Formats: sequence, C-alpha cells, structure tokens
Amino acid sequence: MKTYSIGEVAKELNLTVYTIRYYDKEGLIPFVERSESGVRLFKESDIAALNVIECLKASGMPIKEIKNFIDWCAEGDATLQQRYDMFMERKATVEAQMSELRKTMEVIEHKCLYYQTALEAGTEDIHKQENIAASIPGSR
Amino acid sequence: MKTYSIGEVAKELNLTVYTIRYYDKEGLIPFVERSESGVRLFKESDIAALNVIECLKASGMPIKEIKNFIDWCAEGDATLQQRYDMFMERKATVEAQMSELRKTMEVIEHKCLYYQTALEAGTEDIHKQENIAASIPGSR
DNA sequence: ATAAACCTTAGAGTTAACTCTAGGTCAAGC
DNA sequence: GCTTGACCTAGAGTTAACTCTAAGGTTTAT
Repeated sequence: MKTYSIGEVAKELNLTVYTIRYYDKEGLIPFVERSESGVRLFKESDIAALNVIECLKASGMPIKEIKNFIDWCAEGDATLQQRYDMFMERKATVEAQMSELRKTMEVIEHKCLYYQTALEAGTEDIHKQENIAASIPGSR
Repeated sequence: MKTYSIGEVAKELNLTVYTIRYYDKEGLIPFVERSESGVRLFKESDIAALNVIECLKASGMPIKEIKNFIDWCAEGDATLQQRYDMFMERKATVEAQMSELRKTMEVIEHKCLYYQTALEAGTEDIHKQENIAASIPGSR
C-alpha cells in the first residue's frame, strides 16, 4: 500500500510539518504507522482523517475536543451515539457562525456604501449633512 | 449628554471590563473621554464605535489592523480611500469565510448522515459493507 | 561514499487576545 | 466618618495553537 511522508502530506494539506507533528503530539493521529526507523508513514486513510480534523478545526472546535472524537473513533461502535451527537452539535455551531457572519457582512456592506458616498462627496461630512437635512421637517 | 461607565458598556456589549480596558490600551478607543478623576465616560457614539470594532473583530481582523482603521478615522477625509479599500477587502475576506464555512458544513452534514445510518444499523461496519457490495458487479 | 535533503525527538519560544492581580482612588449610602 | 463597590493603572499570567531550535538519525542521488 502506498504511503506518504510527513512532508508530502504537509504540502498536500497546506499544513507545515510542525503542525502535523504537533497534532500527533496532541494525540489527533495515533493511527499513523511508522517505519522500523521511526519515520511516519501516512496512508490515504490517514490523509482522509486529517481532512476531517481540518474540517472540525474550521468549525471552531479546539484540538482537545477533536482528540476526544479521535479517541471515540478508536473505541468503536460503543461511541457511535457520542460521535453522532458531536456532529449534530457541530452543525448547530456552524449554523450559528454563518448567521453571525451574515450580520457582520451586513454591517460591512453598509460601511462600504457609507465610504463610497463619502469618497464621491470628497468628505465624510456628507453623512452628517444628510442626517441634519433629514431631521428638519419640510427641508425638501 | 448621557454617558455610561465601563461596567455598563461591558454589560451591554457582552464584553468584560478587562477587554474594554485592553482595547483602550491598544489604542482602539482613544476618543473616549474621562472625568476629572480619570474615569472613562462612554458616549452613545463610543458604544457605536465599539460595535464597529466588534464587527471588524468578527470578520477576523486582528486588533492591530483595527487600530490602523481607528487612526485613519482620526485623520479625517484624507484617509477616506484607505478606509473604503479596507472595508472592500473585509467584504472579500468575509465572503471567503462564508464559502469556507459552507464547505465545512457540507462535510459535517455528510458525517451526520453517516453516523445516523451507523446508529440505525448499530455498527459503523454498515458503511464498509455498503462499499464492498457496491463494488461487486452484479451483486444486486 | 558522501553530501544533501529528508526524517526524528524534546523542549523552548512566539503570538494574539485576553484575563487577572495588586495596590490604589473615588463617590454614594448608612 | 466609614464602609462598599466600582473605578483606575501597571504589569504579570494564561491559553491555544502553533513554530522553531538543537542535536541527531536516515534516505537518496550522484
């Protein structure tokens, strides 16, 4: 079976070798086998596992919690419920992050328009003037 | 004009007083005035500014870059272009984060289904079996 | 066969963003 | 007048997630 070195895996996943060794130290990839001389030999399935780890990380999960999941995986079918619950919870937090991001986006887009108008006018005062004008009844 | 104490502002924005003082130390809120005895007096507009800061933070901008923006604001109309460019760039990075999150969500949803099926079957092997069956031509 | 380019570990260092402590001031209520 | 609680500063401590260094072993290409 074909295997990959830590450097190859790092390049493929856009990680540093330091990061992968750090993950190993933290117990995220206990299943990676070694050559007789101690060199890590990554299988395709190990790379797939690292991709799942990256996904969990992207969802905001801290490394220690990812380790819990990895431990559960090693324990087999007895932990299926925990793992299911974990992914359902992840789904909820990612949904929350998305709605948070949408709110952030709204404010940013509003600011883009604000500065576009100000740039066109050559001054930020345009917005103050607008508000003053708008606040005087019958001003137009 | 009504003002608010750091404790009131912290409660309203769901921050700690430590965090707000830290922001002040980092130069994010140089416009907040003080009483004669040195107590911070937050105006409504200061709270609005903190909301913008929170928005930039939520967009992933580091505190030092937020400080650049605050400095630009103090410099007036000469920096309108920089500020416009900054928000346009923010918009792009938030869009990138959203598409990243969508990809993450897809993987997580896939995993939810995976574990749901496994739970129903009582074993994760169901997925291995499925693949083996699917790989044998004429097996159904 | 030897140099270059990998790999290994243990452990120290870095960075960002808080978070807290110590020691003090101040304003309000009893 | 004195206690209580909220404010102040300077600076130390924390945490997560890397990131790197030192010292050495291994593999590969000429």
